[in-house]
Amino acid sequence: MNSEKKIETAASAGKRKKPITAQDLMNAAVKLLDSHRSVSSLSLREIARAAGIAPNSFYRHFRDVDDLAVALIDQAGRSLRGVIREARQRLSLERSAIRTSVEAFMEQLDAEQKTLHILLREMSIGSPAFRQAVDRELRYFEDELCEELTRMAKVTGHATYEPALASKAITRLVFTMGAAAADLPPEERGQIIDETVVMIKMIMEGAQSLAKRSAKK
Amino acid sequence: MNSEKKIETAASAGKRKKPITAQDLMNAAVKLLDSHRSVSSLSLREIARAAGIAPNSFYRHFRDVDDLAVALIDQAGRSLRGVIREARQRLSLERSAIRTSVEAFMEQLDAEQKTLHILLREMSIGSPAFRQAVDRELRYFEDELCEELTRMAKVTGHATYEPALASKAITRLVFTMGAAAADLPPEERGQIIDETVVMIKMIMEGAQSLAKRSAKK
DNA sequence: CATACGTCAATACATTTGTATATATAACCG
DNA sequence: CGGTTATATATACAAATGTATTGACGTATG
Repeated sequence: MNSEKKIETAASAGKRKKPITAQDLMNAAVKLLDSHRSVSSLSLREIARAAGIAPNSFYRHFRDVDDLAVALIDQAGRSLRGVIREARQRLSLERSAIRTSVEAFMEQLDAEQKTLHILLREMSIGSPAFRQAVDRELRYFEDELCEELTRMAKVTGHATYEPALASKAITRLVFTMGAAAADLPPEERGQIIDETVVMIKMIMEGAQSLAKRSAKK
Repeated sequence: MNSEKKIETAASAGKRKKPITAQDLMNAAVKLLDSHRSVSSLSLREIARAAGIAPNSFYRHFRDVDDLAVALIDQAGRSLRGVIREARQRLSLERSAIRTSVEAFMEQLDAEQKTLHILLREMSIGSPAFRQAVDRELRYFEDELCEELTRMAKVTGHATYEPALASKAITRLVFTMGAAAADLPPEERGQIIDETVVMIKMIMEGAQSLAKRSAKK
């Protein structure tokens, strides 16, 4: 009548000295994610197993798997904002602003691999808290971009039609393309970058053109 | 020692006359999807329960839950192509082509509700077969749009810079915005439509402007 | 030193899951 | 009629899951 005999002895053997941190658990969870699994499809036990702790110890760090997921999103968001800031600095130094920014984004996608993938892939799925967290990060991105656009307008004299909307369009596009690039062999990512750059140029060119037109009228 | 006593007696009682169709199962699955559940998170038993059949009967119709999911995507795609065709007809009659098309898209989103949501939400998740199916539908959309763009170019004289890329940008944007609209109260969708329309105009304006510029050079 | 606390493992249990096996019933065809 | 085939069911079981309970062990605090 009893189940669960004596299996499930943790990653045992190795005498655990250091207490496991929440970050350890998050890393373990990330390692379990391949291109066709969502965070919320991971089971508590699975994550605990990967982290080498007993299932119940999970509760010491997170209330839920969803709770952990939100923490992951926050982390991804922080890394993302780092990308933006870096891209921004390059922006003021070099001329080909768009390309270098997109490249920075995709590079980070490569480096921080999974963490950022999560944000990209799970934008649309998961618990409300989850989605909310992603949305927050997206808006950060948009706002910074918008600010940058209006700043550039003053410098170059090219006004932008509806900077907030243009920013939103660009942001969504970059993220969508990023998500597409995320599960593509690295050698094909160059093309995605090229495409994205052209798309952004279209939007900016269009926004500036519309600005002139509506100013003339 | 036995488990599973006598529960799980189907939706029993009602004497089943008609055999259950694959479509019935698909509908049952769709009914189970709310805004924060992915198709692949549904269990076989759950779907069977909702359809009122025994768990094993599921196998008569689909090999997998994923198999069913692909069927759902196909269905959503077919409905989507209907939207495009309809939008296309309006396109030749009215002037505000973009707006009416976007409205048609969002309308269909409202009508066929869940089915289309699935396609929108699960673009990025699920088994490879799943994703492939979505990609196929997306490409249909892109191709038709691209065709339409070049056709319009000849009529209006406004050439488009890289019609394929512009189509891709517009498609991704419409889908992304559609996904955002999908889990929003209906009264806020009008704004999403407005935003999407402006975004598309930016892209088209930009693509045309770039076309002129590269022609001049 | 004692005692409380934070961190973890072990055991247990009720549920749920996917699927194997066997069976019943209707329809169809010779 | 008898036999085959498609459809659906019931029963069963091993595996996995979330969580409750209990206690071990170290560290810090009184």
